[in-house]
Amino acid sequence: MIDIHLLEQFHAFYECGTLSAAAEQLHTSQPALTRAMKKLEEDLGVTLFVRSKNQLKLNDTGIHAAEYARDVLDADRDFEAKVKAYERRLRTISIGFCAPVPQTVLTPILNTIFDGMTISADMMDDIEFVDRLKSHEYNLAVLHEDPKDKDIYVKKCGHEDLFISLMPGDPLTFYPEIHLSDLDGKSILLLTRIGFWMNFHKDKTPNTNYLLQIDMDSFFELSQNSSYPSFASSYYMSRGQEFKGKVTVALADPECHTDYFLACLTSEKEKYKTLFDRINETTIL
Amino acid sequence: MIDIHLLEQFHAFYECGTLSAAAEQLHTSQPALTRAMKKLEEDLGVTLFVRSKNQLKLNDTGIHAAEYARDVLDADRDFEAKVKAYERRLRTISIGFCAPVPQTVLTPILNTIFDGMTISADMMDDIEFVDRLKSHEYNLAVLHEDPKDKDIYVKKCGHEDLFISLMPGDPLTFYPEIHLSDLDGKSILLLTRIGFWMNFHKDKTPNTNYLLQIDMDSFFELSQNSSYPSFASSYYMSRGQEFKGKVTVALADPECHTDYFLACLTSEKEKYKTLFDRINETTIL
DNA sequence: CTACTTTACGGTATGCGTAAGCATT
DNA sequence: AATGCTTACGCATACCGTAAAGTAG
Repeated sequence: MIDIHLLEQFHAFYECGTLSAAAEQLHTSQPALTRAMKKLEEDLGVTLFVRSKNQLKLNDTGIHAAEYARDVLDADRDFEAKVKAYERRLRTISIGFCAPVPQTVLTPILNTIFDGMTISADMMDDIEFVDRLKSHEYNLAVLHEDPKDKDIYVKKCGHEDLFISLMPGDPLTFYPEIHLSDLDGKSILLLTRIGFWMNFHKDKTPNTNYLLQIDMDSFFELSQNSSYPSFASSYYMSRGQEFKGKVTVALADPECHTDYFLACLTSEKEKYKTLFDRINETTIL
Repeated sequence: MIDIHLLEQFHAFYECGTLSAAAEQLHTSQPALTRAMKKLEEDLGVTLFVRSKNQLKLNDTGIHAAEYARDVLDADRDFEAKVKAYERRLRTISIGFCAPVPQTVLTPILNTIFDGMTISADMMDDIEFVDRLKSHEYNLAVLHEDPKDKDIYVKKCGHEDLFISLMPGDPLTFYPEIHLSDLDGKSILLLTRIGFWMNFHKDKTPNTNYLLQIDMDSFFELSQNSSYPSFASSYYMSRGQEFKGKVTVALADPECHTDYFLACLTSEKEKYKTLFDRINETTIL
């Protein structure tokens, strides 16, 4: 079995052309490489070099050998990467969120339950979540609908209602509740990274100009101090984060009243038992 | 870079199940393996085993790692095999013969000219020889026809005539020469491994029962002491190896009078100059 | 009691760097 | 003179085998 360290040095020589250059690249000395190359030839029982007094060159076999050697080096690097990736995956819980509020609420809970593990969270519309659970891309997911799939275990974990904040005196504030379609055509403040919410906003209000805010602070700042309508959530409202000087009106569309469901593969239900035991219908509220 | 020797030991443990069994397989000691496995984990920065007081088991990552390790070991073995094969090929001259007499004559010449190299000789009908020269499967070939191919360099190196030995009194012995077709339907002694000769015997005498002899001695013995007709060659006849008590008749068919041509790739003509200089039209006669 | 792993210990040998030699450009 | 390969020498350390301890079945 040929020592991979020799192959590494051999390939470095192939790329550098001289032992001294290779020695510098490998942070070692020329004499060390001289000996290593001799040992490689010895181990293989094959001559790889043509030696003149002060020049070392690969012979025909040596050139081919150097190219073959790359495959072995690649295989070895691959091995290391794959083992580490596998191990990392065992130490990582990957979870998909369909909306920001579930992430806000569940992240601290996940961190306490799965102490020492990496929590990797994505946020996006949840249409693909069932597939991603089945392909093991996600270990957990928070959906806004029960997928009713026998391979997916689901537990309701909360609820969220959507409101709209408007300037006092806006005609819409005189209704006890309004529809998204009533907002069509206006300019409205909206956060990016809001998962599934994004999609039906676009469906119901195709002519609306959304003023997307990446940063939550900017969003609150603008919501408070501009005349643009902005969305508000029961979650933040119940925690006193209403926009002063604005009037908040309920949205009547059913999509604006959503339940949240925590899901995992039925086969992995036991693995996440502690988590499911911890949550209930009012965890996200 | 992970030491391949560690992977070898690791994979042995995976296959054997215990360190002691692996140690025996690898002709080493248990303590050496204990330390090696620790070092592998250390080098990778990954835990591969679950250790109880007197049992060592692979964990989930370890099982996968052992399977990945096989790829690296295979790659390393491949490397060694490929380098050796390449080197061997450089030290081997592969030559195809279309008939046994050229092989008999040329083999000692090849051995003196290419001293230290391995001579690998095949014998078969020469229809594929040009292709095999072009694909580098053969370095040299002896053909019974000039292929007239610009990529193939050819030099005539001899001639051979075919005769038939018959019992005295056989009606065919009254002709000065006969045709192969005259022999059809008889039982005739024939050597195996006669290259291209085999094919036209079968073409011209489809109803003949050939009594194939693998061994040259058996062939001479039977030719001498049985009443079966047998083939004879100008080469052996000119060296006094006629069959006593038999009458030898010339064969008139043009295929029974063949020239031999030594061939190589035109591009490698210089490489075999010494050989081509040595041979001439009467080398094989 | 047997089979297995692990730690401890002492010796070997493998491999490194420095220094020096020598050839080529 | 500068560059590059090789050999010689002394040293560090990495690895091995033996011995011994400890544990589970």
